[in-house]
Amino acid sequence: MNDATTCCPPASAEPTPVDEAEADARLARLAKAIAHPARVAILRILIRRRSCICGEIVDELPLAQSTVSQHLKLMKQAGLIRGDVDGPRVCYCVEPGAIALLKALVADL
Amino acid sequence: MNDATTCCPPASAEPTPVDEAEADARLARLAKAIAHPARVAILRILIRRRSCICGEIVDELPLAQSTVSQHLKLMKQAGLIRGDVDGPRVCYCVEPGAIALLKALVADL
DNA sequence: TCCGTTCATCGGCGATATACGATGAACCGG
DNA sequence: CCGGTTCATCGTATATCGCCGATGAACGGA
Repeated sequence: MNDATTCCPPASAEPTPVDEAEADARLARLAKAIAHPARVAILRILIRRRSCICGEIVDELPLAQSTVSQHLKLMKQAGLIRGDVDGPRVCYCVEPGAIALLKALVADL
Repeated sequence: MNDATTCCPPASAEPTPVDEAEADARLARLAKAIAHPARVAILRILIRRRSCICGEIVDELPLAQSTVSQHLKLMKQAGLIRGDVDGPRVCYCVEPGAIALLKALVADL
C-alpha cells in the first residue's frame, strides 16, 4: 500500500509567468490538458483519491488501457500531473502547483 | 461607434450542470475554447475592451482573417462568446455567464 | 530464472484542428 | 444600383487527436 507521501513529494515550484504571451501559452497548455471529458474525469479521480495507480483509473473509465495511458501522457506533458514509478506500477498524482496556477490564471480572466 | 450595450444584451442564464458527467463535459468544452494561445489572446482582447469588432482582433494578432474567424467560430460554438451582427460588421463580446461558469468549474476542482 | 502483473509505446484508422488564400454573402453609402 | 467594406465560408494541406488491439519493457514473486 502506497500513501501519497511516498510518490508525491512536496511539490515543485511552478514558475509564475511574467510575460502576457507566456501566460497565454501556459493557460492554453493547461486548458488543453482538461479539454476532454475523459481527462477531466481522470483529474477528478486523482484529486478525490490523493494519488492513484493507473489501473484504478482504467477501471473507473470506459476506455482501453492504452487510451487512458495516452491521456495521462498528455496531462503529464502539460505539467498538470506527475507519474512516479513504484515498482511495476506507476503512481499518478496531481501537480499541486499546476492546479493552483490554472486556477489563478482562470480566476484572473 | 458601438458601445457594449447595443450588441451585448444582459446575458443569457447559463445553466449550472447538475450531473458530474455533465460538469465534466461542460468544463472540457469551455477548456477547449481556450486551449490555444490565439484563443486566449482573443478572449483577453474581448475582456479588455468590453466588446470588439472582428477586424480589430485581426489587427492585434499575427494571423490571417480567416484563421481568426475560425477561432471565433469555435469559441462561439463552445458558448464562450457571442457575436451580434451590426450592419456589415460583427460585434463580438464575452458571454458573461460562460466565463463565470468556467471560473466556478475550475475553482471547484 | 521464469512468469505474471503493470504500464508505455507502436501502428493504424478516421476525425478534428490549424493555417492560409480565395471566394461568397451581407450590408452601407453614394 | 454599384462599389467598397466586413466577415464567413470553401478548399486545401499538414498536423494532431482519440481510439483501439498488439507488442514491448520493467519489475517482483515463485
